[in-house]
Amino acid sequence: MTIRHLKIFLAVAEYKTMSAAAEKLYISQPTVSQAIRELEEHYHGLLFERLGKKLYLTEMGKILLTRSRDLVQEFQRLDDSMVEQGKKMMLRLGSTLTVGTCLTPEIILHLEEKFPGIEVRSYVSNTQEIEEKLLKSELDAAVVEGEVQSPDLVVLPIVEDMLVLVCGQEHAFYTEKMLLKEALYYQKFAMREPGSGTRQLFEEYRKVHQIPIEISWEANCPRTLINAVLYNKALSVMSFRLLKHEIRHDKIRIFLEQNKEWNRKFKLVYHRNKYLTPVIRELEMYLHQCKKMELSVKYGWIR
Amino acid sequence: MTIRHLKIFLAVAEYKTMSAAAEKLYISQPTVSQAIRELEEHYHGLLFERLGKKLYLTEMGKILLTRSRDLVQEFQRLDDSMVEQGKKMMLRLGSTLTVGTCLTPEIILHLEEKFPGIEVRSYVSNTQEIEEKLLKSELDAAVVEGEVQSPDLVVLPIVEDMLVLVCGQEHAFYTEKMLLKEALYYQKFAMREPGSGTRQLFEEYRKVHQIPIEISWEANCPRTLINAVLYNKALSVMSFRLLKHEIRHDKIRIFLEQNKEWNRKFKLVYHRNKYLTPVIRELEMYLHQCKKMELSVKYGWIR
DNA sequence: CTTGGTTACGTTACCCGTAAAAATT
DNA sequence: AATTTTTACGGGTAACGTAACCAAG
Repeated sequence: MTIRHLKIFLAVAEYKTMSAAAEKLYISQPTVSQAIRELEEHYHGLLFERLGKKLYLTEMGKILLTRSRDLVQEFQRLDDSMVEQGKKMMLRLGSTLTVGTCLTPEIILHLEEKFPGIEVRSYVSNTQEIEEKLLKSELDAAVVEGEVQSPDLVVLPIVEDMLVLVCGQEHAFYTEKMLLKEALYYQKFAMREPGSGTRQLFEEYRKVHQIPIEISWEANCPRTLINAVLYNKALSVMSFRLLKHEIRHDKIRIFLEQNKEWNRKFKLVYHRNKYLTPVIRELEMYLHQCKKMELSVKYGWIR
Repeated sequence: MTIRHLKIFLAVAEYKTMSAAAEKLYISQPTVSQAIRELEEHYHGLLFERLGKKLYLTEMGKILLTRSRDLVQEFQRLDDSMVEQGKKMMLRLGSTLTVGTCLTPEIILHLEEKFPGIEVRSYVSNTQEIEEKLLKSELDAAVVEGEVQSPDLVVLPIVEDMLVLVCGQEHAFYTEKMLLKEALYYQKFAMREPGSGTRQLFEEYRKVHQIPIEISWEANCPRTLINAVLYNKALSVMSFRLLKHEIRHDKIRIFLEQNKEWNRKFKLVYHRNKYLTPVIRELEMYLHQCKKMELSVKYGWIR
């Protein structure tokens, strides 16, 4: 027995004659007749009494009528809503903290504009957790700044990024145009926690150039670090992309590392077996378009 | 889209692989694969992500899972309960030969009138086979004239019946009003086969009263016996109920046994665990109504 | 004579299985 | 190499329409 039989039965019950039901259903009358007969044979009982040319529901028919109404309706609603659902695009997007702060918001805005009705879910965490979720297919794609380990993930280093040194108005560096590495010695820094991509890159730089500093702030929130710079005369090193959004009218000054040692890339990551939906392809296109980004504020250099 | 698709989908979601689902559903694996694909095409969206050989439910799949579970279950319950309902409108009725000949036809007519659309299946055989089929639940109920052995069967002796002696126009008894037992000595009888209830009762009577006779006809068909009486001057002993239908305008005469030694009862029989459907209850009611039956022809007595 | 249901029959489409290929572990 | 999904193809049957028939107003 199928939903089809019930639909036909309901139509017959509603329109009182098989001919009318057939017309409403856009099928032939004998087909309706046969469907009803199949139901009756399957249930071993008549659903309609045929007296003359009128049909009367039997007791069995009445029972079936009330119960199948809800069932068929519910089936139809499920079907409709799933078709609706299919039309909706969805993206479960992962990002690491820096990316999630400075890039993900505009990514989502762009996708929402490109695909009206899309549902984007954003998950921000460290690279390792992002990786795991990609492998478990709990995320469709992610944009990260750290290094990805799993060979089952496709990594596309698309977006250029760069760390900058940042200081506040009250800091001695504020008026400088050029700093030597030695100027950083024993300065107070506000830095991301160990394990973050930003911190790792900076630590590598310090190690290579043997630069002793003092980490007086540690936080995983960029805004916290910027506040430390603004109000506590700390220095910090972070992505210039973070500053575009965070500084607004705040009085800060930034310095670029002259040898591009602070350059890095944000990577688009997804499972190598991932079916690339239009949404994901659009995401990649958009990231290419974000590749370069000009610095809209004045800056100095570190040499 | 059909319930079938949802059932397959549910199995795959439950067993995590299409192969396992196919096995559980007793269908081939490609069939499962195809059904899932049809669903996905119909909804314009993936239900499972295929990463390697593992399947992961997509968001769409999760939605479909929760909603289709209830739906399919409800569908199944409706179907089952309707089939149940159908059984209640069906009666598999057994009867022994005498009953099947004279009583069952009117029983069926009555039930069909009372329950339009009912399906009555009639099975006529000897008491022993009827018993076996009742015990195997191949019959819902039966009406028999013989003795029932099994303690698992409920026996309700409802309908009064009586054997009568019957002779034809050319027989010497035809003009008699009263016969003595001795008159039966060495008469030619047409009788039912040994083992029939009628024959057993008559043999018991003969044994008690030491009546020697000659069995010159033996048949299991009442009409055959009556013909022997009509055309071959045989005597016979059978239920008076048989004669009501069989004699019509035939010239016969019947004699009742004065001491009611030929009285017996038809019994309604069913399994003691049988659920008494409306149909069976109506059957019992109807039999009560058949309890007594007046003899519409003239008759004599045996003393 | 019209309307509505059933029966009969042929066509189409779908369901499903087997076999083979592709992909992943 | 083994397991699982996908693809390809063919046979059987279920769905459906047409036509003819039947029954009731």
